Amino acid sequence: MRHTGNRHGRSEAARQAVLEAADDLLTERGFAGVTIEGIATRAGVAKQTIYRWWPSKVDILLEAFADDMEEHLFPPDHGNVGDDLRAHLHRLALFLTESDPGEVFRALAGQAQHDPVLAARLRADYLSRLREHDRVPLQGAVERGELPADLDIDLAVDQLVGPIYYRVLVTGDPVPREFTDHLVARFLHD
Amino acid sequence: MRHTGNRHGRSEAARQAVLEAADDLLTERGFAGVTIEGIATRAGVAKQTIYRWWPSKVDILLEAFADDMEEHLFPPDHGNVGDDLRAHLHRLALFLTESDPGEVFRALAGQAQHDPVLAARLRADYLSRLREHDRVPLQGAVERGELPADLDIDLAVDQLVGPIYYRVLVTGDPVPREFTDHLVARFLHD
Amino acid sequence: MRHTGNRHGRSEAARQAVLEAADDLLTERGFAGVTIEGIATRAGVAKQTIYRWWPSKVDILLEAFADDMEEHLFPPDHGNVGDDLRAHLHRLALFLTESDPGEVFRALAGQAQHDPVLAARLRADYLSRLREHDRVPLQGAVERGELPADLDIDLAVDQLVGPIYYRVLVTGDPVPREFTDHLVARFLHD
Amino acid sequence: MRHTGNRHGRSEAARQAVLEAADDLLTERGFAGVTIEGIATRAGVAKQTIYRWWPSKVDILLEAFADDMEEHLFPPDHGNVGDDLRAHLHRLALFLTESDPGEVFRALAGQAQHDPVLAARLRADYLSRLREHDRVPLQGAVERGELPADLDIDLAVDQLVGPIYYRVLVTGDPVPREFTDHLVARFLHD
DNA sequence: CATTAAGCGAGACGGTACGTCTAGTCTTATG
DNA sequence: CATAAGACTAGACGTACCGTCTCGCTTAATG
Repeated sequence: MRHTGNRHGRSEAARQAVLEAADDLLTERGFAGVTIEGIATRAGVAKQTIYRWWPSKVDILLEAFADDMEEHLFPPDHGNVGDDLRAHLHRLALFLTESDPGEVFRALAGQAQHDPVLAARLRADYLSRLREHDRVPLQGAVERGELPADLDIDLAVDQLVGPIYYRVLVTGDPVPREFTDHLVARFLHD
Repeated sequence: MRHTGNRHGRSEAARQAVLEAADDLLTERGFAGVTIEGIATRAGVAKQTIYRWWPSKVDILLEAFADDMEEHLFPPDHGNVGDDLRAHLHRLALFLTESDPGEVFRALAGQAQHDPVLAARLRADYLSRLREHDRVPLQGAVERGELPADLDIDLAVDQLVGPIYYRVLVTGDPVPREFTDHLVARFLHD
Repeated sequence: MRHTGNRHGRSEAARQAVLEAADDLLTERGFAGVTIEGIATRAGVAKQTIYRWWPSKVDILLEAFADDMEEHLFPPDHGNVGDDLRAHLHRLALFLTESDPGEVFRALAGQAQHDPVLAARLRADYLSRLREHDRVPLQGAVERGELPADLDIDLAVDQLVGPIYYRVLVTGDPVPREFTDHLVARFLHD
Repeated sequence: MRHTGNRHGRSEAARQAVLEAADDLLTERGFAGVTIEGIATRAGVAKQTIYRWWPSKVDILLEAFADDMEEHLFPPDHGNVGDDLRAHLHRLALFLTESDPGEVFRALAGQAQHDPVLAARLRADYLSRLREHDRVPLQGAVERGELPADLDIDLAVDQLVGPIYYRVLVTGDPVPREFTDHLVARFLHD
């Protein structure tokens, strides 16, 4: 199909303004305070521009999350399995509890309980990438012979990160380094 | 203050109708489909009656959850620690994934990510009771000498139930008996 | 409409397409259904092209009306005053009630009630020409001595055509030949 | 159907505020400036309240017109036919050109050119009553023997009021007493 | 046994946000 | 340099719920 129309196309400035406004509103007023109307006003953008590019407010948050998440996708370390896991779990905990995208993630994870379509997208597009990173230290350890070759890595990931997400999303308890270190210690046979 | 008015007081019929309507709407249309207006219409109740007794729709769901949860607060078994834990985790998984109150719980847990006040109430009034039950098998095992006396039971609970909640709330993976059995095996072996 | 680029000034094809589209939309969907967006789409023309040449949708309709009106500006007859007036009023009635430009005129006259600027333009550019034609049979009759030399022709025109416009724009009654003939009879008898 | 709800029902204060706001906006900003949003804001009323009671903005104007029109429905005089007709046409001219409801009428008559349903309502509910009043002086004159018994009164009304509406709605010329007096004079055989 | 005040169903109210539509402006590549 | 394409800000549309309020009915303990 020929495209003879306006080639400068979508305004990157508007896109950025919308994502930032959504982020700010989430921080300042919580998920219910994130409204299309509010985003439009704060971003100095017309509602129609938002509806042109995003089907709903969660799509805006997803995109904001995607943009930010990249920076927090810490590369794997290259020490021994214990150091790798301890570092990884600690950074995961910090990501979930302290970072900006962590806040967005918690909001999206909450909304996903009400919205199966969002849940599916969140898993397919984002959680799968987080989980790949969770697997890296274990994969490396298996390859280096530090862990048995028949280790069920997915199961091990559930065991290691499950308690962290549980504290973050359910009990609301803090996730200090002692906690993540302890998880690693237990995992590696005390 | 003298009370000379209608002493038969609150209508239990209206209360039940509201709770059931909220439950039904949650199942049929999801959390966003649970509206005060919708509950009132379906329950054949005036909005004012709802606002008289419940501050918000989550309070209605909390009350519905409280009523139902009781029946699922399975008493602890009295076998050995392995059987107890396996039975307990399996029933917890069933509760979260299959039961009616489990559905309500997931919705409330989701909403709690957006609403710190709800989060606090949920933890104080409901999660704490669930956790008490989670502690029972471990407590018994310690008392029977099956587990060391210096076991940090709270930490152990996080390790055991964390991965279950993680699958339920985050990955959406099923939680089969093999999974919970494996968690117990790892916990007891280490 | 296939037209890309042009060094030869304004595109007559685009002009025609716009005028026809406006006319069609007016007939099919009424005045409210005539939108710049709709005209652009139907004419296969860019909105900008419309805005470049016409300040508003009523200007488009005015231009369409002007093009069509010419054909209906019936030349005066040359019989006696009675025949002239009967023929003229009948053709005026047909023009207003049956013709395409008559439909556009009614829409513009309606809009003029909301828009004083349009009202002024309509009167200055179009109604004045219609009225000139209304005067012709009377002028001729005066010159031929059929009507008194001191006749106030403008007043006479108001009397003769006023009831016709009244039926067309206000009561919605039909304007049959009997009606216009009667008007002439009353006018000439008095 | 039993009505067991709130019997105080509709708020007369809100109704009045809406009608006045609509009237004011029409005067200040013209027909296009009359928006539901604007009426709601100026009247201090919720949009939903407007939509509950009126299907559209023209219905609001119709109701405002109906309320006001009553006061201008001048009772017939009881002099001779000449005095009656002169007084009647003069007051009709004043009503159409100077009064508040006259302004609303002109706007509605304009809109009726775009909206056949409104046109039908306007004729059935309002114009018919105006026309009844137009007939009164003629009817009286016929009964008193001042005019022939076989007079076609409807035709006579068209002749008498048509030129007035024509000036008001089409040419925009003023309608002074001389004009209406002249119409009567011509009608009564000079 | 009549009084009387609380609970109730009904529903109007002032609001906020929704998602859609059109207006009118601006920018770009094409021919 | 006029054009087709189309993104942009602006703002009204009509709808859905929110949470508050007022009304008249029903009910049962009090006086």
